[in-house]
Amino acid sequence: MATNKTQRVTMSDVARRAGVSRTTVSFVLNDKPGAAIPDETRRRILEAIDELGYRPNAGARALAANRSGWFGLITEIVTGPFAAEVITGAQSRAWGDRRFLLIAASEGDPAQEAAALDQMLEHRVEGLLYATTWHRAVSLPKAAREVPTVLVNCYDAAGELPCILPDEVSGGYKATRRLLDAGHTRIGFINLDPAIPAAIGRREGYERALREAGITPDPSLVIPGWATADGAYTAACELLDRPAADRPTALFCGNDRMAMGAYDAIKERGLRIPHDVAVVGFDNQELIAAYLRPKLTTLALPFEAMGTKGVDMLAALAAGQPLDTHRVTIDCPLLERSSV
Amino acid sequence: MATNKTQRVTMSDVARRAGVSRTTVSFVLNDKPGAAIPDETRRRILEAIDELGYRPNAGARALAANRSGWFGLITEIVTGPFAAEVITGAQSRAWGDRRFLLIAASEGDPAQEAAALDQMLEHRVEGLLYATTWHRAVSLPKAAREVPTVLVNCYDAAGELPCILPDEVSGGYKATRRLLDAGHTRIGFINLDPAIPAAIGRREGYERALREAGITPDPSLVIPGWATADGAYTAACELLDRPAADRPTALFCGNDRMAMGAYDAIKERGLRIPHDVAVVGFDNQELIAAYLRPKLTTLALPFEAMGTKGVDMLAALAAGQPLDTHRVTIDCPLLERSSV
DNA sequence: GCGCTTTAATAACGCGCGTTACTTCAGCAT
DNA sequence: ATGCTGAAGTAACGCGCGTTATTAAAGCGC
Repeated sequence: MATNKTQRVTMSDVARRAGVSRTTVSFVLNDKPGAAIPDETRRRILEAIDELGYRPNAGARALAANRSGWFGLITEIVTGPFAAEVITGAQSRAWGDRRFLLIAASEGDPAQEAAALDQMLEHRVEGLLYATTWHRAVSLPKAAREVPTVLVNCYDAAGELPCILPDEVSGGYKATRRLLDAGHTRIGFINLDPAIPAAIGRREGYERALREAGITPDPSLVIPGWATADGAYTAACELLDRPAADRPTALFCGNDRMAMGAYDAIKERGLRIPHDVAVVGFDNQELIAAYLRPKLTTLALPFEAMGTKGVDMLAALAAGQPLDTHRVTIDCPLLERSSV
Repeated sequence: MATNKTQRVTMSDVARRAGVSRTTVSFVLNDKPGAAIPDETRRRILEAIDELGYRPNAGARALAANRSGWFGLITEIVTGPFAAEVITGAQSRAWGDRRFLLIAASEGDPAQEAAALDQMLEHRVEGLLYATTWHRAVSLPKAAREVPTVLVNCYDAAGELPCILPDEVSGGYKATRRLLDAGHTRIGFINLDPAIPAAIGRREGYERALREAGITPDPSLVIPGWATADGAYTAACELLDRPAADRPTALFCGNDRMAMGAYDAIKERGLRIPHDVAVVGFDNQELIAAYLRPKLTTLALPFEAMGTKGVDMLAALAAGQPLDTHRVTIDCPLLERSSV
């Protein structure tokens, strides 16, 4: 209830109580190698710490040791499942290392982004994680050069900064492969905006899987759905209204919301999933994929893993170690449900 | 690219460059009232700051000023829409005040929670926000008493800590009222676990709205759906299979997922929403409510507002001001879509 | 007894900054 | 010239801690 506005207990208090010098306390607190502390002394000190309820002051420690322990994490938005997963991954990895995350949302506003970056630099972050909600190229404010930076789910055009990206090609490959394995040979691909990396990579994987199966990719089976349920619905209608011999028996959709649109088109025509038409989505938006009927088989974007890996790389960079790989890709796991 | 491992520029560097003392620099940086700084001097200093790219060291400043600028935020999980909204609200309010949020997730594990709290206290947070994903009673580790604490979406049994809660009663009232206004008089209520505050409060609002409309609440119309889509489906079946004269023409569901289950039961029976049966949900889970057919009218839990208000209260407490209200309730807005 | 090493511990400095108390000097009335 | 006032600026201390250099005592071989 009552706020303790009286001065907090410091290391000197502990030292006095234990009958030693402050230096000695610091030594036991930091397990200083080379410092010979008899067990009895150590015990007295730990006891004093306990009795006084002493807590080291992280800020003072950072100042003296010239090591803040902070990493910065800038995302576009905090809300939304993707950013949250990145945060979760990065957090757990960081806290385990006694490092902390200063999180900021740019809200897509360059001014806010710059302000956030300023604050982070003032807090002397030892590294910066910059994450986007969709895989694309970005360019960072100059100030970001002042500190080791790792890009998550994005990359810089110049290719100077290390980055962590989902493996879109393998994602497209795995989706297609799964459908091939189920016996489908005419597989429609309702893709995202064809100009973005996700669309390009997945199409590459899609075509590779087909060729490996001895099938020549038919470009007319690939239609951009422009990332909306309605767009995908239209695209699916187009594909399903072809003459039977020409009609795909499976649809690979650029994301789960698009799969929703495809579901509607399929059901409208009295076709059944997966018996008549199989569907694979992308993104694994739990609330969609797990509640569609039938449940949607889809690929997950590995946001949490990317967050974890980001902190890994940052930790290495902050420690002055070189990076083994400058550009890391992380696999998109296939989540089997009931739509194939 | 290259990490700048050379020592960063400090205030002394700025002072030297500007030909003044460090104290003077500090004065202009902090707009010290009572310090007479001629414009010319101020200009020189600002110029030096700019040329050198000086950034104040937030940690050192905190140490000297004995004011960390940190608030702690402990949630159960970071993933999931609710926590993210609280974070968003708290963040925006905090950053605007040049305060920062040290965010941690307990993952429901008391050990992690205690560890997080320890770290926060070591970082000398000036206040603590403790948020849960669902409205309930909690008990905090003793250590939380060392710093002003505000509970978000929860309360302590002893009623000692200030808390911010959604106004469940008004939520239940508004939902029911909306249905009454649409002409319904027999309104089924598929409630959550009847022992939790949300269920109790909403039922109170539900009954009050009915009474105000001159309708005596019929207990047989209130059924717990146990917070699952399946449970709600069963409950809805039970209500809809009554003799016509006895059957509700509207269903108020404890959450959006439960509304999904109710939708299924309604559609199975060839009834139409909202013509034959109207539905109101709760929680406004975007991915469900906005994509159900028809779109679901529901009440939103005001997580973002609660986060904002939490920081407000913390700021007041940290400044030593008394709180006007110990227990704040925040309204749940009704989001009109197409299911009523 | 004497040097030497090891053990146990500490004084003192600095991290970057906020702040208080103090100094210096110009201007001005007496 | 003296005294006073306000303007402009600074020296010096302390925040809580890590760390280095140094000291004091104890153990040991001879």
